[in-house]
Amino acid sequence: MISSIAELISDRIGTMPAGERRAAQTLIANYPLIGLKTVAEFSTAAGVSSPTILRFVARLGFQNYPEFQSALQDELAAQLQSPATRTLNPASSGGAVSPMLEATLDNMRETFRHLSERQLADIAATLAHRRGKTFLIGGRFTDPLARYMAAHLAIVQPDVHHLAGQEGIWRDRLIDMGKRDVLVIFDIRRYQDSLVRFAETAHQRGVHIVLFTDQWLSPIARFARHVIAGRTAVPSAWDSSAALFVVAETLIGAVTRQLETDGAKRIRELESLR
Amino acid sequence: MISSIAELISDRIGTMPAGERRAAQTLIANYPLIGLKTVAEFSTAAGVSSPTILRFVARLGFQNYPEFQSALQDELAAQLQSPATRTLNPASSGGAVSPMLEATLDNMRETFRHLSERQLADIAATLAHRRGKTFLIGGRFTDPLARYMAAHLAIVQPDVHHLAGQEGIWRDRLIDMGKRDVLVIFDIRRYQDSLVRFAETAHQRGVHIVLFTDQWLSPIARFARHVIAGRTAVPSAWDSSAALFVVAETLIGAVTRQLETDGAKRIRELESLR
DNA sequence: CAAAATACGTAACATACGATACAGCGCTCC
DNA sequence: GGAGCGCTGTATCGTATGTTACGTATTTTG
Repeated sequence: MISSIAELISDRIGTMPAGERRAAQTLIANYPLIGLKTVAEFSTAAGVSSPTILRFVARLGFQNYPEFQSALQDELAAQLQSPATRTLNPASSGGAVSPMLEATLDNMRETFRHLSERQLADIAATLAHRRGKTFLIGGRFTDPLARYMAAHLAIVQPDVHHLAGQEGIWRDRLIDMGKRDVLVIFDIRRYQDSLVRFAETAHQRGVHIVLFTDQWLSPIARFARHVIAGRTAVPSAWDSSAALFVVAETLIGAVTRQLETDGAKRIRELESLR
Repeated sequence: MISSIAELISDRIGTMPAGERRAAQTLIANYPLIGLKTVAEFSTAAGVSSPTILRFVARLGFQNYPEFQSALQDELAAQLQSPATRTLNPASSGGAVSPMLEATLDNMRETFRHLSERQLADIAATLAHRRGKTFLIGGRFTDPLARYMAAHLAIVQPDVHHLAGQEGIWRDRLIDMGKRDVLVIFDIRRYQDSLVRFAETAHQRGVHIVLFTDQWLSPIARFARHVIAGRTAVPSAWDSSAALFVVAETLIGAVTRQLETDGAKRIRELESLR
């Protein structure tokens, strides 16, 4: 049963030629407003010609463009009148996707439920402290999160370093770390010995450790000043780092806000350098 | 301060003559969809003539009818993009954290709403196809997502490569890519020219491109066989990649499931190697 | 009550929009 | 390698749409 036009499109998008598929993709991406504009606007937005748009709507089964627009409008009208239908897409329930999504959303809510405003503010303040350097490192699967965070933090403040490469390389960087510095570690199961040893040494040197881990807590929690425990369970063969990712983004935003005055200047400078 | 057109109308409805007032009332009653239809339809719905409708929109301060319609569409677009503002939850507001979380959760729901089960299955099948090689690459901030995905995919199947380092390095890898290969690209605003050029060349070589981008669609969408448009808007100085991250995790899970038999053997082998 | 001003609709107009014919191009399949 | 097919863009056409001018109706004001 096909109820919405969006479903109709995603149902047939596979059988469409390249140009019409572009049309379909842009419509889905800006659903449904692009479809309410003129053919010319739609076509330029999709990067194709007007006839391709018309062929696209014809393939969907509409006699002409106005009829297609009317259908979109009717759908919109129904949505606007009953907001409940928006939140739940009946077609997508039942499949293998929504359990994954639902679990992820639950993980995030749970993660943030155990995370107070104050904790986050403290960590953000720690990260925004410009006295010392900031180092970030992660495990096998979480190192990309460290990179992601480092890429953003490095823009709003100086002395942000992501520790990459072989173990020997970042172990040597310990010599640069001291009491005023912050080390952000991502470590979820299965916890990596190398990271634990690294954290221990850093801790002995007085480094301020911020740990992102799962709800079972990496052994590094012993040495950490701040611990963020994210939920990771999802119906998949893998654990999910999504909740930690969102916490990281939240902190990035908070740090940026705290460094607003200096950060803005820095961002402008960087822009001009590009 | 007048923000929405509806407010503008209710502000001036008192000073309007009878005919225009009827126009105003019917617009409010079916807000805003009647305003997106033609002048003729609007006029018959309101029981007045077309010129009255035009005088009505002129009184609201618009130069012409299309301009009025554009304003309505922009307003609608803003509403549809951030459902949070519509179903504003007063209990959860207050701190700086929950708006961020709420927006992120909304982004994910919206992203998946525009993503059909079938599309994801198609993409998963593409990624699980073991005939060719899989390459992953990302932009300035999204490259960690590419790494994350690569780290997982590389475990369940061979020939998975993350393209890192300087532009020249991965440009040279193009020589290894052909029709049976898949290139996964992450590119959100501001889109990187180097990636676009890279994608174009890969496309010319017949490489199957899977694009992760934002709702405004990277220009790479032109060359992509599959496009995933994630919502990125959050109350922060940065765009959020969290929705794309979750889609990536979902795909990782789906691919792993598809390769279950072979993948499981592979995973055991890898375990024994550690 | 009269006269003026405002409001409204009918009808003609011009523009811009959607539709279509056609040619070029790439792709696939002999 | 060649023939056929399908896809896509350019250019043209007809028309539906928004716009405007003008005459009539209605209200307002002295």
